Amino acid sequence: MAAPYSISDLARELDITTRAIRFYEEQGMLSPERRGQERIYSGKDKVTLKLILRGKRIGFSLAECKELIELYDPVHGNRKQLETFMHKIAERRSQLQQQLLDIQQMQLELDTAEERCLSALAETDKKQGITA
Amino acid sequence: MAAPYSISDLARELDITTRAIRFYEEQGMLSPERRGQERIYSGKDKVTLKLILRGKRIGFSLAECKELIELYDPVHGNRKQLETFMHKIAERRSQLQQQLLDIQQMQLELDTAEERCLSALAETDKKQGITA
DNA sequence: TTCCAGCTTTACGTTAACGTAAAGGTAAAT
DNA sequence: ATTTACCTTTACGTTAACGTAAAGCTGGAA
Repeated sequence: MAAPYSISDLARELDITTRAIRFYEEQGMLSPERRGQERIYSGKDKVTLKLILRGKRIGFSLAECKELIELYDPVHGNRKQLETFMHKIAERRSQLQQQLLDIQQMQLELDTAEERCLSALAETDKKQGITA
Repeated sequence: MAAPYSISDLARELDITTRAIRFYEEQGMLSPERRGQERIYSGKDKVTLKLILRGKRIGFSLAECKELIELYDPVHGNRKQLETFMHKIAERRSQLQQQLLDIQQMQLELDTAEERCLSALAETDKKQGITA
């Protein structure tokens, strides 16, 4: 279940490009084994990639994703880092809350805009005849 | 209440730079009056700016914000555009939902990571003596 | 008059996160 | 032997949304 993967295996499975995967390695977030020149990825590497992708979905930069990954490494898990990151997560949460409010507000306005628009179109159809 | 504003009035009030405001104008999202060379902004311009900022908060690009603004202009309000944009909003909503799930998951994991970390630190303190 | 604050235009610089060639090595299949 | 399918490195290109200087007009205060 932790079978080795080629770079394109992972690219396919996680729906990203091989370029992206190599880029994450350049950024020091991955260091896969090598067989000659080829990169060989382990199950752990795959987990790391998933962490990166989830971090991105949440809106973290790659640099922040890197910090996040280091939190999973016991060697780097010190109090300051944990506190710092918990703080970042809290920020994201409140930002998400604001986004939800914004979207709800926008939907209200779009609903009324839709009404105005549709009734105006209906008026137009009436005057010009539906066949036009 | 729709008193005219200078560019730095608006910049101060909305907490953005004058450069940003001019940039939005370059992108065709604003066209303030002029008194000689100076830009004079109306209350409507201010509303437009607020729409831009809200769109950005939600995660729309400036191009999308522009479409959004045009929806408020009756001239451009046709069915296709409305449908298209309602679709984009729906996409954002589901993306937000995913982000919420991601954040919740991440918090669970961070909670356990925090526990591991804190107990490890406690162990270290015990062995080395608190004064070290 | 000189100075200053605030406005203007023009235009090159910046950052993140890859995209996209270019040029070539390797191994299995035909 | 040559094609095909992956893999590699190196390195310049791209996009969005402004930042940041440079150089200059303009109206009122000292």
